[in-house]
Amino acid sequence: MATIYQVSELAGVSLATVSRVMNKNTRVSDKTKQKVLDAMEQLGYKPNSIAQSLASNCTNSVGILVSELHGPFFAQMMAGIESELRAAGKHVIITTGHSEEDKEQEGIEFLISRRCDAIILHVEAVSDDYLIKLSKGSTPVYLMSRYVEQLKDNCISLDNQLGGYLATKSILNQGHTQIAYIAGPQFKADAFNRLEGHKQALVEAGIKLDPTLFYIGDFNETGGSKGLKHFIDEKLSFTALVCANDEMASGAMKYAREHGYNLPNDLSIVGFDNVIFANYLYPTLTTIDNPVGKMGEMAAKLVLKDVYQNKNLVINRFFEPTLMQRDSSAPLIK
Amino acid sequence: MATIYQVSELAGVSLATVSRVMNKNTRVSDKTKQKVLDAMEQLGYKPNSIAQSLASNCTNSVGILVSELHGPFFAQMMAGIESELRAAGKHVIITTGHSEEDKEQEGIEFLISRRCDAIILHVEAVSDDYLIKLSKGSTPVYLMSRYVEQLKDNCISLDNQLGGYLATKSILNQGHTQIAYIAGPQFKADAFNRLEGHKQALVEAGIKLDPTLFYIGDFNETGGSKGLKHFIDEKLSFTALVCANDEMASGAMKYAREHGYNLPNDLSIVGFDNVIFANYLYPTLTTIDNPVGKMGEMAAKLVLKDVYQNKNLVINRFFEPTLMQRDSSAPLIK
DNA sequence: TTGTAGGCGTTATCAT
DNA sequence: ATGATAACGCCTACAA
Repeated sequence: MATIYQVSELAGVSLATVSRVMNKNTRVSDKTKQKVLDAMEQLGYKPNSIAQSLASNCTNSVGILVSELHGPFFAQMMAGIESELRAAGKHVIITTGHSEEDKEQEGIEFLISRRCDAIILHVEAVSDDYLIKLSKGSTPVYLMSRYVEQLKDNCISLDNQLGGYLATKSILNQGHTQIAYIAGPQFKADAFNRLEGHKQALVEAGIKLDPTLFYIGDFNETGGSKGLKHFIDEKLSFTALVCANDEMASGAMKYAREHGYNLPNDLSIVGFDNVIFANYLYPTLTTIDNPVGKMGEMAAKLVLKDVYQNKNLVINRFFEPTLMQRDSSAPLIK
Repeated sequence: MATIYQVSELAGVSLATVSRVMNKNTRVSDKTKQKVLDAMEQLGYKPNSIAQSLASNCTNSVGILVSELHGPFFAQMMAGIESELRAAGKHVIITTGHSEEDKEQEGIEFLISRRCDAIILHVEAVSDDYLIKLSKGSTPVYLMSRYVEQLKDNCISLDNQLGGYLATKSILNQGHTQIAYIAGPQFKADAFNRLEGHKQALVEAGIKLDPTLFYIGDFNETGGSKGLKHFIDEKLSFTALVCANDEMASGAMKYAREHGYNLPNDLSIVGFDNVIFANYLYPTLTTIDNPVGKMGEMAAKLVLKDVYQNKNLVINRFFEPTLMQRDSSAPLIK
């Protein structure tokens, strides 16, 4: 691998001059510039980004921590972040936290030790205090789908309460009044706020939240099937089921069908997130669109603006979910 | 950020000694070792991995190029690679190629310029010759789901032909003889070999490949729906449909259902890959399990063994797919 | 076992 | 506009 020094020799200029033509900021005479360019070409010179990083104290890399690499939700998010960053010549270092506190912390330290210029986190287990302390360090921290008041300028978040509200509201609008709800783990802010929205819609409609028609799932498919099983086993009466995410909705749909339910006539089901497979389900799943891809792009833009001085980028830190009415929910048949 | 120099000062030893306690290979007396450890602790010292990389000419990072970040197929693969590598203290730099030749090449150069210790590629558009030339460079290259004879030691691949064979064979075993096939883009080796397997099964059963019951799709959902539409519009007679991947199978299932087909009685459908949502479809999709996650882990192990001298790892470069018989295919009803 | 010193390939600050 | 030269933080012969 050719070095900058060899280029300078072949071009008959100093090493500093070569560096200058690479970092286009300072002026170099056209003649010498051409000599340098030719020399680079001839040697097939590629700058060593590691050395550049060490000297400039800038790695051009941003760390990303997600809960899981598989899973449609994170995939969309990463795709958004990567494409935006890549276009700006930055690269991403991706690691996982598995929604466990120690693994999340370990992942974060890992990214920091790698000297990322910034880190974008989708963390669930770690505490607000930890994040606040973390953000006082020298590596800028950005949060996806998590809102921490003291860090609000660095948060890209979704109005989960609005989403929860829209989901239940859509069911209420279809005439349902006996509505079961399968929530996500309540330590996750997303899950908590979605439930808040559910409650809000019920209150607004003058309906009491029936504590028996409430189940806390695990955000996985099994959570949905177990939840529905629970409601059925208890012989409860309900015509609609709202789930705090699509995976659980899918599990519930499957369980319902296996137990002779005709969907959506016997039971209306609504999910949340609009992950890719929501549209593959049968019937296609009515859900709340969570624009994670767009949010990922925005997080990347925010980093580009804050950390890489890309001034004229317009930032929107707050996204609103929308209802995707499909076939898994339908007006109540009396 | 504390440097190794500050640690050495506080510990009252030389800088080299500090370096030694970090790189546990050379012996240091317990007493001085403890002094150093204490000093590190006190200063909250974290080695600068960039400087380490420059000095040691090892970045502890491996580059990964996939076609897409979203998409269940790649997600599984990356999850496998990342978990294995992460456990060994290496990290992954991920980028995308979008199945386009220039983007794939650009991605590869990008990873190399980052001085990755190795790169793991899932490329589709780039030529074998390019890969062969690439592998002569200083960065070790590993290929996922692509077999290039000259690079065979660095390939982790699936027996796609066997998979294609198993898919069609399963349908034949169920008594079907009029079998439509929706292939993937034939420039992709996976797609080509799956088709070969299909042909092989037909030949073995003494059935001629009916060229009218053949359609080339795009590996996306629309490819499946378009393919089935084509067969139906042409008023062709067939009782089973084999698709070269699950996305297309899903599209075909959807189209079939929308057009009054009762699945699987009116039409048996088989996919390929066993991506996550295959089990979410209705009816659940009979498909060929493609162990991408395991293959990702294996690719990581191969890198660990070759590049990072992790001697005692057992490598298996060749994976065999298996049939996942589910509900979308059933014995032919006469 | 420990210390000294040169080198890794750049960037950046001085001069000139 | 260009050229020396000192960082950047660490590794690693080579010496002691």
